[in-house]
Amino acid sequence: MKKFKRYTITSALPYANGPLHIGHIAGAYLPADTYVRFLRLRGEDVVYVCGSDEHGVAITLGAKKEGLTPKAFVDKYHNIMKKAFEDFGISFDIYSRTSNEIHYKTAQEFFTKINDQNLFTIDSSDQYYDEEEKIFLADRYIIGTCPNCANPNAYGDQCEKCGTSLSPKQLINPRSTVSGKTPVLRPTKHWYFPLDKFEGWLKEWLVEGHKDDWKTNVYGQCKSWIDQGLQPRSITRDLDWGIPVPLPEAKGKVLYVWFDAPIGYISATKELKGKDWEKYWKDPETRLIHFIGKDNIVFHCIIFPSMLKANGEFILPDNVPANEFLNLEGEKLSTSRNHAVWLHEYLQEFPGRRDELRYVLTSISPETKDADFTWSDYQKKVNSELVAILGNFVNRVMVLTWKYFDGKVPSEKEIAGTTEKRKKILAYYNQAHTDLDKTVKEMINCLQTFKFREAQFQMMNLARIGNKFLADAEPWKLAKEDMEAVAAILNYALTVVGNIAVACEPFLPDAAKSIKKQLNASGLDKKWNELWTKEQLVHTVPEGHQLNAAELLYKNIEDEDIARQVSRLKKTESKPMEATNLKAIKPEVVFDDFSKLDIRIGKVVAAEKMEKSDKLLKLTINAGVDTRTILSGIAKHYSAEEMVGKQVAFIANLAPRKMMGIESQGMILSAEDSDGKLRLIRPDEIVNPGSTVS
RNA sequence: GGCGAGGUAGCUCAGUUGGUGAGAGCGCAGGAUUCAUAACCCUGAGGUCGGGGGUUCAAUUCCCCCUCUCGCUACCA
Repeated sequence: MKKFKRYTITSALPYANGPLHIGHIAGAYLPADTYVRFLRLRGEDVVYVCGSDEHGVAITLGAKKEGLTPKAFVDKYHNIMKKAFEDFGISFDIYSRTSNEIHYKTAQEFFTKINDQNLFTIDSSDQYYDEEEKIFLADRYIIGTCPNCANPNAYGDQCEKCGTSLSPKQLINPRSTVSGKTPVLRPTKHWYFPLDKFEGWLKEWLVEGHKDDWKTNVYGQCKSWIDQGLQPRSITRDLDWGIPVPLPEAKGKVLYVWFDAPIGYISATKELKGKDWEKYWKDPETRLIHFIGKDNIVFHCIIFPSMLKANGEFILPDNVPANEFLNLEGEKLSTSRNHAVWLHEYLQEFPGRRDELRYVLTSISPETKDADFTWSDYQKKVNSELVAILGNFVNRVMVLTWKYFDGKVPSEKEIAGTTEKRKKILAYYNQAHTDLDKTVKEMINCLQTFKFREAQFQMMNLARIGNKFLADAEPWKLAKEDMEAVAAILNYALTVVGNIAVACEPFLPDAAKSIKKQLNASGLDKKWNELWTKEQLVHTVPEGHQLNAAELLYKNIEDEDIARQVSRLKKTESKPMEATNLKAIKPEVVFDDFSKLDIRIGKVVAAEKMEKSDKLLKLTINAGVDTRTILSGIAKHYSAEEMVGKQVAFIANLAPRKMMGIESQGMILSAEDSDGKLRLIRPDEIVNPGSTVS
């Protein structure tokens, strides 16, 4: 493995529009934090940067819903997230934000550097602008009369009646579907990043260069993307919230959020390190690693590296150990349904139990496939592993030492195998020592290769081996006959405890602190970190050293605690959605607008799944006046069989539209739940087919 | 539909460049023990390695087909 001089570690910038839940933590933050703590213990030069991602349309919309300015909105969520990370003990060297001035400057410089090389392409055109909503309108948000067939409801890109491809400017009497007003043409242009030009380079650098050292899930998805061919990506937006494009001719334009966000890693490093920042991003002997969730793979493995390459001054990520997703009680985490364990709520509900959550999330870390968090699993892992194995081992060693030696570290002297019993003890000792060294090596090896689940398991094995050593050596029996042997046993057991204090720090920082306190370790732990560099057990506590009182590392999680969390999940899920999650009411219409729609009831007489489509059902509807074919995107929610015989509401005079080669003559009405679930709108009782709805 | 990743003991997951009886932790059963938070330690039961076909002396591991889960992507009027 290549030896690096220093490390730049990033965790995905969380988007500042909501609080953090355990899925975020398990995906991008806990693994990174564990890794960073490990690197620090090894004495590596490392920066660990992160911050809030605060730009984009979703922020402006979210702000509008909450009646805040975008700035006030991101301030609110930035502070919530920052505090949650701090309280949970994610050890960023800096948690910054993309609304900072330094970030504006950095992102603009980054843009300029690429622009100076004439790498961007510019696509300039007149676009319709909605003066009421003050936004440029995408083609689909404009309707008007088709110049070809006079259909009054043609879309900006296509007339559905005659099938002609259109551009918005060809429409007669264009209207904005957002406000209903007549939009005006305004010239606008956008800058595009030519991702396609980096295809050859990506094949070399990623497809060839990282075939073996990147995780299969990451590599597979990247290769698939590159093989499908890459397109130029627009990197500017007409928006008033974001980083202004630093060109005089780009007034009123901002950088597209995905362009500015990853540069936030760089800005944060600048903010942290001042003039010293460059070596963390420009020296090839620096190892750059991005920790992310799988939704961010393409972005961090293809787009951002291409940007860095285009800029020309920067190093590239050496690895991107993306995690899969975390589920909760067998179902996907859902913010809108409130099916989630929120980090800030966990910290309130389980005060002082940060290690417990870290431990459980690492032990089920979705490293190779989606994983499931359940509260009962949480309880089991805490009680039967943290309490019973680790906590108990430390406790029994402490208690024994106090009982037999008044809390003073007993003699370091090794015993001679003068009796049968002593010979046995020596054998146990040798066995334990061999096992422990092997385990430490294995743990370190796993940490280096991002196998945190396995690494933590090996860390726990240190306590398992310690427990076995005590059970085999039985010092409590020897206390009556051979105190010298008891001393040797406990001295070694304390050494193991000390090493566990060092070894568990990346995983369980609070336990590390507590054990060190019990060992009264301040001032004598200078060489302890040799565990990490020499990859073997080190002697931690000198003879005669006075220990502090024993304290329990962990307490059992009671059934009631778990029951409360489970019922809480159920309760919050059934409660109606908060208004902030609902879509805003559309602009007012007059009755005439409504009466233009011909909504009717029809009976599904036949239904089949459209081939080659995941979402479409082809329905044959008896509409009374006629029988027609309607395609509907409900296949994920209704099977073809269960649709047959059902009465449904549909729009009878909607312009026909071709999909997948078949013309759909109408639109089935259904209600969409916040989580995207569709339910049909149907009459309360059976009515005659063709009945109108008003 | 295309692409990517997964489907291994009750649960959470390892593993196999194809080959002696397929592993761990937890859970469960039995035993031993008392220093310890009814904890620890030992032993054991449990799997036709998603289904079918093929290649091979030999496949859970390679190839093909099917199926289920997750993600990206097209179709949602």
